[in-house]
Amino acid sequence: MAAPKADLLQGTLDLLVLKTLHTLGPTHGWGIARRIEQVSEDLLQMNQGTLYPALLRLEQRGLIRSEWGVSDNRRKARFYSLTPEGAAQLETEVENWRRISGIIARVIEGSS
Amino acid sequence: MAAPKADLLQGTLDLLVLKTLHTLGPTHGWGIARRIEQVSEDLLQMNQGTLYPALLRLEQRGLIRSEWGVSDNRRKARFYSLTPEGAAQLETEVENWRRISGIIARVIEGSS
DNA sequence: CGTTTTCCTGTTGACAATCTACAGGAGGAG
DNA sequence: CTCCTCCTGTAGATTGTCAACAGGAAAACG
Repeated sequence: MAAPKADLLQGTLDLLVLKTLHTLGPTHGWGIARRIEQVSEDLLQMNQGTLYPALLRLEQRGLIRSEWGVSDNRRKARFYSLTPEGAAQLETEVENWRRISGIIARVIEGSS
Repeated sequence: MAAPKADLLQGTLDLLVLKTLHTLGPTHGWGIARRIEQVSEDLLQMNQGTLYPALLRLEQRGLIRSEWGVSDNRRKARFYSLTPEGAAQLETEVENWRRISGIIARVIEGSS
Protein backbone atom coordinates (compact mmCIF):
# COMPACT_ATOMS: atom_id res chain seq x y z
CA MET A 1 0.00 0.00 0.00
CA ALA A 2 0.95 3.56 -0.09
CA ALA A 3 4.64 3.96 0.30
CA PRO A 4 5.35 5.53 3.66
CA LYS A 5 7.57 8.06 2.06
CA ALA A 6 6.75 11.69 2.49
CA ASP A 7 8.07 14.92 1.13
CA LEU A 8 8.64 17.62 3.62
CA LEU A 9 6.73 20.80 3.81
CA GLN A 10 8.50 23.66 2.25
CA GLY A 11 9.92 25.97 4.84
CA THR A 12 10.12 23.21 7.38
CA LEU A 13 13.61 22.06 6.67
CA ASP A 14 15.23 25.11 8.20
CA LEU A 15 13.29 24.56 11.36
CA LEU A 16 14.25 20.92 11.49
CA VAL A 17 17.91 21.64 10.95
CA LEU A 18 18.04 24.43 13.47
CA LYS A 19 16.30 22.35 16.08
CA THR A 20 18.52 19.37 15.43
CA LEU A 21 21.59 21.49 15.93
CA HIS A 22 20.11 22.95 19.05
CA THR A 23 19.51 19.51 20.46
CA LEU A 24 22.62 17.75 19.32
CA GLY A 25 25.18 20.52 19.31
CA PRO A 26 27.71 20.71 16.49
CA THR A 27 26.90 18.10 13.91
CA HIS A 28 27.87 17.43 10.34
CA GLY A 29 25.42 17.38 7.46
CA TRP A 30 25.24 13.68 7.15
CA GLY A 31 24.57 13.32 10.84
CA ILE A 32 21.78 15.85 10.65
CA ALA A 33 20.18 13.88 7.87
CA ARG A 34 20.50 10.66 9.81
CA ARG A 35 19.04 12.22 12.89
CA ILE A 36 16.01 13.60 11.11
CA GLU A 37 15.34 10.30 9.41
CA GLN A 38 15.67 8.52 12.69
CA VAL A 39 13.39 10.82 14.63
CA SER A 40 10.82 10.60 11.89
CA GLU A 41 11.03 6.84 11.87
CA ASP A 42 12.22 6.99 8.29
CA LEU A 43 9.08 8.71 7.09
CA LEU A 44 11.09 11.71 6.09
CA GLN A 45 13.90 11.05 3.70
CA MET A 46 16.61 13.63 3.50
CA ASN A 47 17.88 14.38 0.06
CA GLN A 48 21.42 15.59 -0.03
CA GLY A 49 20.38 17.86 -2.83
CA THR A 50 18.06 19.52 -0.41
CA LEU A 51 20.11 19.48 2.72
CA TYR A 52 23.40 20.93 1.59
CA PRO A 53 21.96 23.93 -0.19
CA ALA A 54 19.85 24.52 2.89
CA LEU A 55 22.92 24.46 5.09
CA LEU A 56 24.61 26.95 2.79
CA ARG A 57 21.61 29.24 2.95
CA LEU A 58 21.48 29.08 6.70
CA GLU A 59 25.14 29.85 6.97
CA GLN A 60 24.88 32.78 4.60
CA ARG A 61 22.08 34.13 6.71
CA GLY A 62 24.29 33.86 9.75
CA LEU A 63 22.07 31.37 11.51
CA ILE A 64 24.68 28.67 11.65
CA ARG A 65 28.41 28.55 11.32
CA SER A 66 30.64 25.74 10.25
CA GLU A 67 34.14 24.41 10.51
CA TRP A 68 35.95 21.34 9.37
CA GLY A 69 36.52 18.62 11.87
CA VAL A 70 36.71 14.91 12.20
CA SER A 71 33.73 12.65 12.64
CA ASP A 72 33.39 9.75 15.02
CA ASN A 73 34.68 7.55 12.25
CA ARG A 74 37.79 9.61 11.66
CA ARG A 75 36.44 11.07 8.48
CA LYS A 76 36.72 14.67 7.47
CA ALA A 77 33.41 16.37 8.01
CA ARG A 78 32.07 19.88 8.21
CA PHE A 79 30.47 20.56 11.55
CA TYR A 80 27.66 23.03 11.80
CA SER A 81 26.57 24.80 14.93
CA LEU A 82 23.97 27.31 15.92
CA THR A 83 24.80 30.97 16.22
CA PRO A 84 22.93 33.21 18.65
CA GLU A 85 20.97 34.53 15.69
CA GLY A 86 20.16 30.98 14.75
CA ALA A 87 18.87 30.25 18.20
CA ALA A 88 16.65 33.29 18.06
CA GLN A 89 15.45 32.33 14.62
CA LEU A 90 14.67 28.89 15.91
CA GLU A 91 12.36 30.31 18.52
CA THR A 92 10.63 32.43 15.95
CA GLU A 93 10.15 29.53 13.63
CA VAL A 94 8.89 27.28 16.35
CA GLU A 95 6.30 29.80 17.32
CA ASN A 96 5.36 30.33 13.73
CA TRP A 97 5.01 26.62 13.24
CA ARG A 98 2.73 26.36 16.21
CA ARG A 99 0.47 29.05 14.90
CA ILE A 100 0.17 27.69 11.43
CA SER A 101 -0.13 24.08 12.35
CA GLY A 102 -2.72 25.07 14.91
CA ILE A 103 -4.76 26.77 12.27
CA ILE A 104 -4.57 23.86 9.93
CA ALA A 105 -5.38 21.41 12.65
CA ARG A 106 -8.40 23.46 13.53
CA VAL A 107 -9.53 23.48 9.93
CA ILE A 108 -9.19 19.79 9.34
CA GLU A 109 -10.54 18.63 12.64
CA GLY A 110 -13.72 20.39 11.71
CA SER A 111 -13.30 22.04 15.07
CA SER A 112 -14.48 21.15 18.47
CA MET B 1 5.49 43.28 17.08
CA ALA B 2 6.04 41.15 14.15
CA ALA B 3 3.15 41.55 11.80
CA PRO B 4 0.74 38.73 12.44
CA LYS B 5 0.71 37.86 8.84
CA ALA B 6 1.88 34.45 7.83
CA ASP B 7 2.62 32.74 4.57
CA LEU B 8 1.17 29.35 4.19
CA LEU B 9 3.13 26.21 4.00
CA GLN B 10 3.57 25.02 0.50
CA GLY B 11 1.37 22.09 -0.25
CA THR B 12 -1.09 23.07 2.39
CA LEU B 13 -3.37 25.14 0.25
CA ASP B 14 -4.84 22.15 -1.56
CA LEU B 15 -5.68 20.58 1.73
CA LEU B 16 -7.29 23.75 3.00
CA VAL B 17 -9.37 24.20 -0.12
CA LEU B 18 -10.48 20.60 -0.24
CA LYS B 19 -11.46 20.64 3.37
CA THR B 20 -13.30 23.90 3.04
CA LEU B 21 -15.35 22.53 0.19
CA HIS B 22 -16.01 19.41 2.16
CA THR B 23 -17.30 21.42 5.07
CA LEU B 24 -19.17 24.11 3.24
CA GLY B 25 -20.34 22.34 0.12
CA PRO B 26 -20.23 24.17 -3.21
CA THR B 27 -18.53 27.50 -2.74
CA HIS B 28 -17.02 30.09 -5.00
CA GLY B 29 -13.39 31.13 -4.89
CA TRP B 30 -13.95 34.34 -3.06
CA GLY B 31 -15.98 32.54 -0.44
CA ILE B 32 -13.26 29.97 0.05
CA ALA B 33 -10.73 32.71 0.60
CA ARG B 34 -13.01 34.45 3.07
CA ARG B 35 -13.63 31.26 4.94
CA ILE B 36 -9.98 30.40 5.30
CA GLU B 37 -9.15 33.88 6.50
CA GLN B 38 -11.96 33.75 8.95
CA VAL B 39 -11.10 30.35 10.39
CA SER B 40 -7.49 31.40 10.73
CA GLU B 41 -8.51 34.58 12.49
CA ASP B 42 -6.94 36.55 9.65
CA LEU B 43 -3.52 35.09 10.22
CA LEU B 44 -3.60 33.52 6.82
CA GLN B 45 -4.19 35.89 3.96
CA MET B 46 -5.35 34.42 0.71
CA ASN B 47 -3.80 35.78 -2.42
CA GLN B 48 -5.99 35.58 -5.44
CA GLY B 49 -2.85 34.91 -7.40
CA THR B 50 -2.43 31.80 -5.31
CA LEU B 51 -5.99 30.67 -4.98
CA TYR B 52 -7.23 30.73 -8.53
CA PRO B 53 -4.34 28.84 -10.04
CA ALA B 54 -4.73 26.34 -7.24
CA LEU B 55 -8.39 25.90 -8.08
CA LEU B 56 -7.47 25.36 -11.69
CA ARG B 57 -4.91 22.74 -10.77
CA LEU B 58 -7.36 20.92 -8.57
CA GLU B 59 -9.97 20.91 -11.28
CA GLN B 60 -7.54 19.64 -13.87
CA ARG B 61 -6.62 16.84 -11.53
CA GLY B 62 -10.28 15.99 -11.23
CA LEU B 63 -10.46 16.67 -7.53
CA ILE B 64 -13.02 19.40 -7.82
CA ARG B 65 -15.48 20.47 -10.46
CA SER B 66 -17.03 23.82 -11.12
CA GLU B 67 -20.00 25.54 -12.63
CA TRP B 68 -21.26 29.04 -12.89
CA GLY B 69 -23.94 30.12 -10.53
CA VAL B 70 -25.17 33.08 -8.58
CA SER B 71 -23.83 34.06 -5.20
CA ASP B 72 -25.81 35.16 -2.19
CA ASN B 73 -25.41 38.68 -3.44
CA ARG B 74 -26.81 37.98 -6.87
CA ARG B 75 -23.40 38.11 -8.46
CA LYS B 76 -22.13 35.72 -11.04
CA ALA B 77 -19.70 33.32 -9.42
CA ARG B 78 -18.05 30.03 -10.19
CA PHE B 79 -18.97 27.41 -7.67
CA TYR B 80 -16.55 24.64 -6.91
CA SER B 81 -17.45 21.34 -5.37
CA LEU B 82 -15.67 18.20 -4.37
CA THR B 83 -15.62 15.16 -6.62
CA PRO B 84 -15.40 11.66 -5.17
CA GLU B 85 -11.73 11.66 -6.11
CA GLY B 86 -11.35 14.93 -4.28
CA ALA B 87 -12.92 13.50 -1.18
CA ALA B 88 -10.55 10.57 -1.30
CA GLN B 89 -7.62 12.87 -1.86
CA LEU B 90 -8.72 14.93 1.09
CA GLU B 91 -8.53 11.91 3.35
CA THR B 92 -5.10 11.09 2.06
CA GLU B 93 -3.86 14.58 2.59
CA VAL B 94 -5.32 14.83 6.04
CA GLU B 95 -3.57 11.66 7.04
CA ASN B 96 -0.38 12.84 5.48
CA TRP B 97 -0.63 16.11 7.33
CA ARG B 98 -1.11 14.32 10.61
CA ARG B 99 1.97 12.24 10.06
CA ILE B 100 4.21 15.08 9.06
CA SER B 101 3.00 17.55 11.62
CA GLY B 102 3.30 14.87 14.23
CA ILE B 103 6.90 14.31 13.33
CA ILE B 104 7.70 17.97 13.41
CA ALA B 105 5.90 18.45 16.66
CA ARG B 106 7.88 15.61 18.13
CA VAL B 107 11.11 17.15 16.95
CA ILE B 108 10.48 20.59 18.29
CA GLU B 109 8.94 19.56 21.56
CA GLY B 110 12.16 17.86 22.41
CA SER B 111 10.16 14.65 22.57
CA SER B 112 9.55 11.77 24.83
C1' DC C 1 -29.11 59.15 -12.46
C1' DG C 2 -23.76 59.07 -11.83
C1' DT C 3 -20.04 57.65 -9.01
C1' DT C 4 -17.86 54.73 -5.81
C1' DT C 5 -17.52 50.59 -3.21
C1' DT C 6 -17.89 45.73 -2.72
C1' DC C 7 -17.90 41.35 -4.77
C1' DC C 8 -15.77 38.13 -7.79
C1' DT C 9 -12.69 36.14 -11.44
C1' DG C 10 -8.74 35.85 -13.37
C1' DT C 11 -3.37 36.48 -15.58
C1' DT C 12 1.57 37.43 -15.63
C1' DG C 13 6.28 37.31 -14.20
C1' DA C 14 9.55 36.64 -10.76
C1' DC C 15 11.29 33.91 -7.00
C1' DA C 16 12.59 30.42 -3.67
C1' DA C 17 12.73 25.75 -2.03
C1' DT C 18 12.60 21.17 -3.06
C1' DC C 19 13.53 17.00 -6.01
C1' DT C 20 16.14 13.85 -8.90
C1' DA C 21 20.30 12.62 -10.46
C1' DC C 22 24.95 13.09 -10.89
C1' DA C 23 29.93 13.35 -9.25
C1' DG C 24 33.80 12.43 -6.23
C1' DG C 25 37.14 11.85 -2.33
C1' DA C 26 38.75 9.35 1.62
C1' DG C 27 38.81 5.66 5.29
C1' DG C 28 37.91 0.88 6.68
C1' DA C 29 36.97 -3.87 5.74
C1' DG C 30 37.71 -7.93 3.22
C1' DC D 1 43.39 -3.66 -4.30
C1' DT D 2 38.61 -3.62 -4.41
C1' DC D 3 34.33 -2.62 -2.44
C1' DC D 4 31.41 -0.42 0.82
C1' DT D 5 30.21 3.16 3.91
C1' DC D 6 30.76 7.81 5.13
C1' DC D 7 30.55 12.47 3.75
C1' DT D 8 30.30 16.66 0.81
C1' DG D 9 28.73 18.76 -2.71
C1' DT D 10 26.55 20.59 -7.79
C1' DA D 11 23.17 21.06 -11.92
C1' DG D 12 18.83 21.28 -13.97
C1' DA D 13 14.05 20.95 -13.89
C1' DT D 14 9.86 21.47 -11.57
C1' DT D 15 6.48 23.49 -8.66
C1' DG D 16 3.95 26.38 -5.57
C1' DT D 17 3.59 30.78 -3.84
C1' DC D 18 3.87 35.85 -4.08
C1' DA D 19 3.16 40.59 -5.69
C1' DA D 20 1.01 43.21 -8.84
C1' DC D 21 -1.98 44.09 -12.41
C1' DA D 22 -6.58 44.06 -14.91
C1' DG D 23 -11.53 44.13 -15.33
C1' DG D 24 -16.64 43.31 -15.12
C1' DA D 25 -20.96 43.59 -12.80
C1' DA D 26 -24.27 44.36 -8.76
C1' DA D 27 -25.21 47.30 -4.86
C1' DA D 28 -24.92 51.46 -2.22
C1' DC D 29 -24.69 56.16 -1.94
C1' DG D 30 -25.08 60.91 -3.38
